[in-house]
Amino acid sequence: MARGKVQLKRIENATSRQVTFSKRKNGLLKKAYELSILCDAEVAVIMFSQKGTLFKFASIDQIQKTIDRYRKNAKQLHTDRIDVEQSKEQLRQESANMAKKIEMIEILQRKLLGQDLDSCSPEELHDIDNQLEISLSNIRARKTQLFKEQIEQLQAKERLLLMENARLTKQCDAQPLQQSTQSNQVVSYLTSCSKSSDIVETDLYIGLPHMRCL
Amino acid sequence: MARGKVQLKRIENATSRQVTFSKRKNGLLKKAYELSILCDAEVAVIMFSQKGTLFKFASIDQIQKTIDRYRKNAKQLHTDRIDVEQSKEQLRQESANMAKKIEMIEILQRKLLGQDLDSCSPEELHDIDNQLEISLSNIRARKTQLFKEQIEQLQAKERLLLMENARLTKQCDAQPLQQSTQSNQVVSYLTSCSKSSDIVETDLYIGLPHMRCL
DNA sequence: AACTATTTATAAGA
DNA sequence: TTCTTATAAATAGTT
Repeated sequence: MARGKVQLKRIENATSRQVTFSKRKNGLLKKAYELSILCDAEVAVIMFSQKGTLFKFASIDQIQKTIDRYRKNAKQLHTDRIDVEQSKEQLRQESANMAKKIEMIEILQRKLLGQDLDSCSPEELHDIDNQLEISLSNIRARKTQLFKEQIEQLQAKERLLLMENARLTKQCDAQPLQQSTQSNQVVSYLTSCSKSSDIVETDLYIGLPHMRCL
Repeated sequence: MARGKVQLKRIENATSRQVTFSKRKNGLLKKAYELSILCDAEVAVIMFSQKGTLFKFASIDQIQKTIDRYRKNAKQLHTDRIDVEQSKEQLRQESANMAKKIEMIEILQRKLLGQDLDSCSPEELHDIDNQLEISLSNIRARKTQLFKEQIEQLQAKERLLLMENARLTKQCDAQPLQQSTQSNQVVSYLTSCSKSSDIVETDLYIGLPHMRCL
C-alpha cells in the first residue's frame, strides 16, 4: 500500500514474507482492537506465522470465551457433533435391527430345513408345517393322487374278488360242502384286515415333530 | 481516519457505531484475508456485533481447525473427528453387507417356500429340492410307511382272495360248469388292473418344478 | 450505498 | 528488526 501496489499472492521471498507478516500482523491486531473499542464489539483474532508462532487478539479477557460464544452461536461444531452422534446412533440401530432380522430369518430358515425343531412351540410347528405345505403342495398333490389311484385300484380289485368269492361260495354251497370251515376262516381274516386298514387315513398330512419320526 | 481523526473510544451514537462496525468489519476481514494470502499464514477472526450477529473469517476451510490448533491440544479433537468418520464408514459398510445378506437369505427363503422358482437354474432347483427333501424326510418317511402298510395289506388281501377264488373255481370246475364265461371275464379284468397298478411307483419322490403340477 | 477529504497502513529502502 | 517516507488503502463524515 505504499511505494507500489502489491499483487494479492503469496510473497515468494521468504524474508520479505516474514517482514510483511510482522507489519501486517500488527496492523490487523490494531484494527481488531480499534473495532472492538469503537464499536463495542467482541473480537478475537488468531494467527499462525509460517514458522508456527501464534499471535492472537481478544477484546475480552479470555479468547476462549469468544471461541465458546462462537461455538454456541454458530452451533456448527456442537450441532455437527450431535449430528454425527445421531447418525452414528442411527446406523448402530439399523445395524442391530438388521442383525436381529438376519438372526430371525436364519432361525426360520433352519426350521424350514427341518433343523432345531426341538425349540418350537406347537403353534410355531403348525406355522412351519403350513409353510412347508404351501411349498410342497404341488408335489404332495401329485403324490397323493398317485397313491390314491393305486389304492382305489386295489380296493376295486378287492371288491370284485370278494364278489367273485361270494358267488363261487354260493355256487359251491349249492353242492355237497367239503371245505366250508376253511372258506369261513379266510373270509373272517379278510374282514378283520378291512377293519384295520380303514384306520389308516388316506389324506396326506404333513407335519413336523409331533409325528413319530423314523 | 478521514475527514477528522477519531478518538479511540466507544462511539456513543448507536447508528454511527453500527455503520462504523459494518465498515471496519469489512476492512478487518479484508486485512485478514490479505495477510493469509501474502504471508501464507493461518488466520482466523471472530467478531460479534453489538446485536450479537456473528462474523468470521478463516484462511482455511474450517475455522474450527484454527481454533483447535490454537488450543494446542487440538490434535486430540481432530483425531476424534477422523475416528468418528472411520467408524461411521465402517458401520455403513457393515450395514451394506447385512442388507446384502438379508437379500440373499430372503431370495433363498422364497425359493424354499416354493415362490419365484421361475428364475432358478436346473442346478439350483436340484439343490432346493435336496434341501426340502432333508426338511421333510421325517414326514415323508412316516407317510411312506403308512401308505406302504396300507398297500401291503390290500395286496395281501388280494393274494388271499385270488387264492380263494382259484380254489373255489377249481372246486366248481370239478362239478358241472354253469358260469365259466362270467368267471373268466372277472379274472381277465383283474389281471389288467394288476398290470396297470404296477406301473405306479410306490417310492415317494419329492421334487419341485420338473414334475407336472396340479 | 456512494463520495471524498483525510487519516492510516505499509512497501521499499536504509 | 526498526525507521523513513512515498504512496496505497481505509474510512469518517457527508450526501
